[in-house]
Amino acid sequence: MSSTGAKAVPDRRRAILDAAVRVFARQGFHACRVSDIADEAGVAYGLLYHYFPSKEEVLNTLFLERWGVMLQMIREVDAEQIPVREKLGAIASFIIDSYRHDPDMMKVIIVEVTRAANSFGQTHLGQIREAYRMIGTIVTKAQREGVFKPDIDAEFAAMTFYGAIEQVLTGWIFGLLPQGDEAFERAKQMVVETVCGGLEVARAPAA
Amino acid sequence: MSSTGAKAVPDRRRAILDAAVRVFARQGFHACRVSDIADEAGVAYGLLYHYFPSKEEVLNTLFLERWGVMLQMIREVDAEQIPVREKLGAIASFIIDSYRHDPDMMKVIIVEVTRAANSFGQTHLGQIREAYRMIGTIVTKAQREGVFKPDIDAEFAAMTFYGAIEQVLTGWIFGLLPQGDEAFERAKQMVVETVCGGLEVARAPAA
Amino acid sequence: MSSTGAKAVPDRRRAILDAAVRVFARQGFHACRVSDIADEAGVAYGLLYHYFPSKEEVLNTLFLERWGVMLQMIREVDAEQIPVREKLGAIASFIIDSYRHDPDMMKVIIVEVTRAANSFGQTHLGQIREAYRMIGTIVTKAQREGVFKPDIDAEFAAMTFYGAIEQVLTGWIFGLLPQGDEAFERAKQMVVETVCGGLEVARAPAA
Amino acid sequence: MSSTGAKAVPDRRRAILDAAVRVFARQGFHACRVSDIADEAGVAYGLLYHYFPSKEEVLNTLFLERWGVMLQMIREVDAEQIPVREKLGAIASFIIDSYRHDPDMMKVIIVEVTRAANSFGQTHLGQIREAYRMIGTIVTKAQREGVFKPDIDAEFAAMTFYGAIEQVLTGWIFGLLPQGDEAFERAKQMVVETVCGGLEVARAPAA
DNA sequence: CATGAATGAGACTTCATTCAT
DNA sequence: TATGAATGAAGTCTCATTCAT
Repeated sequence: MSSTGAKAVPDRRRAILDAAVRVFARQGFHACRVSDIADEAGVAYGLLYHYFPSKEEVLNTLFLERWGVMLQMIREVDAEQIPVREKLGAIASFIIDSYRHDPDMMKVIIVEVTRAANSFGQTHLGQIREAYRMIGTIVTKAQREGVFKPDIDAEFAAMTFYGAIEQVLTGWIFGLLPQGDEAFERAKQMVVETVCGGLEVARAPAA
Repeated sequence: MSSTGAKAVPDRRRAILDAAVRVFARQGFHACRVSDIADEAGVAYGLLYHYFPSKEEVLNTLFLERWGVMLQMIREVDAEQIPVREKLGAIASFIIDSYRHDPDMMKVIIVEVTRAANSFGQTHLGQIREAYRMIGTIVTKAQREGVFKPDIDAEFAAMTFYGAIEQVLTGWIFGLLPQGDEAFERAKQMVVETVCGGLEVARAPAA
Repeated sequence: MSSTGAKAVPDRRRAILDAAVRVFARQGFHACRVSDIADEAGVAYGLLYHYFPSKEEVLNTLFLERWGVMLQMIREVDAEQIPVREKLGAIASFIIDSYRHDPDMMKVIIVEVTRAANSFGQTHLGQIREAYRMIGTIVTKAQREGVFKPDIDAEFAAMTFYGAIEQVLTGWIFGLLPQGDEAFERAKQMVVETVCGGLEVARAPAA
Repeated sequence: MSSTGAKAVPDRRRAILDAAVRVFARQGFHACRVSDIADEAGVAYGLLYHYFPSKEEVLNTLFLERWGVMLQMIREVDAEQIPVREKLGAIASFIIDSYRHDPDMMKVIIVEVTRAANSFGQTHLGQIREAYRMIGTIVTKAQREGVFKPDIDAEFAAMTFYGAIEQVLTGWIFGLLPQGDEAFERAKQMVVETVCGGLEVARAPAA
């Protein structure tokens, strides 16, 4: 019966999006052909144009879909009444878990969008900026509470924090850093510890 | 007279490389045409093929030229007998000054190479890895000396440090962070302070 | 009730034909899509293929439907016992009234068929030629009767007459000539007066 | 020596234009491929894009080149101090001789431009209108001089005259009217005689 | 009847690269 | 050296038509 809730008809649009993630991750947006995506999805390439106006829009759709979830997550984290370490930890965890769950998707988002200053990065600059802005807000609050040093610009700290995470993901993407469940968990802790506590051993505060 | 030592003949090869930097920075490697580079250099596009076997090789040349200087710089810094903060500070200064001196070149290197996991990033993975490795060595030494915490993986710390810098440059490239001489100097200090000292206010070490 | 004689069910085939006229007129046969016609008709585009084997056949149907009426009209006019001026006047009136009543249809017939020498004009050459032939017959009769000059080829005169009318319609289609009830009536008179009486003021016949 | 005046290098741009005329005439603009034109010209299809930005621009170039000559001719004819019959005769002669000399070119201009209300006809409406306008001016002058009847709108008469000629050309293009040197000469006379003197035998003017 | 998802032939256009001059 | 005409592989996108539902 169709009332079971399971879709009787295959969702080709979803299949195309999922295939696009794999193909973009493997070959890159520019190096792949529309027919590569279609082949990966097991459909005729014309069908892609039934659901999307262009190859670009496939990537835009993927990005917005995923980035929206992250923005929502940051928004919720920011609203919680928890220490700043936990907030930044939650963000790092979300991003790293996103990579663990779907490394191809994160690779595509980072490589093809957030770091592509001349193409999709420009297209989605507003969305990207929003993430930085919200992290900056978290830092600012921590500075007001006296938990974070006031002499480091909040927006700068936000870029540093987010940049550190993205670079770790880049390390995994390039195969330069070890991966695995343990590595992912350690990474969550280390990135927060580094940015919050610093690499240096704790010293007595200036008297 | 040409005997003054100055080159009387224009260095077309150099002109092409310099033009390529500007064009790659403005349009991106994929979006620009060989003729765009030639136009910018004021030469016929066929001439590019006298000096380089392909468009790709122009970018490869630019990257290797510049990246080699940075590797040499890190190598020298690492060899010096100075505190780790100064070493990392010297690296951060070099990169940021490189951006100050030639933002187009740094944009090209970052956007088209070090973050392009599916194209030139793969081509130059060895060179890129070498930079991370050397920074990791600096961290490892600091850990052996008891200056840096031993419980954060050195290679991880290296990625974090370099990632923070690159993200700040990305912020400038995207126009998300303020630029200017003062901003550049502050950035040098802040990135080192953040990664070494942490964002948190200093606390007394665990007794 | 459906027993009233009026069709209770909508005539989809007719709706598609009527929509096609509007769409062909607006966008041209080549520039429009089958789905444009379907949208205009308010049906799914697949339905078009229930009633017509192809997009081309929709235009063929429209043309033959309308052109057949015109041929029949010319045939009847020719059979009447009236002066040649009245015959040509009746033909001009019919064509101009056709335009007045349904300018889109006439635009499609003229632009897409009677003047499309490389596509539908070839397909329907026989039908088109038949119209010229019948007009030519009318001219020939008038020449035999001594009303029309014998030294102008009848088939040539037929082309001239029909061409003049079609050009006037083209003027309306292009927006180059004023339209309106008065303009249409004047056009009927002027085209007949021009072709029959000439543009020159009447002179005494050569003695 | 290259000083003989003969071009040593083949003019590929011209070859492409000439080939395009033949291909457009044979297959129609829409039905032909860019590669058909290139094949006809004996060049690689990429070369077409070296000289023209698009297939459309090839047709635009052909039209403007030829139509400009015609406008210039009409302009000169209009300026002469000769009877209106001679003026219209000169115009008819020019157009018919153009067809005799290069029937493909005239076919393209008529079929693809001056009668293509939904495509190139719109693009070049201004140019087309200019021709009608100048002919209309000639008619107006003849009316002022008392040679042409004042009760037929000049712009209307212009459309009729030009339409008659174009229809005769269309007859040749469709193969509906006989061609040949004699036919062309007769056509020149007949079209002027028809439009100026009318098809009817001359009668005494109304007393 | 009616729908619109699915197909894929086909066309335009781009542009890196070659090479005759 | 220097030029830019010439080449053609390659890729995106369109859209008429089919057909399962």
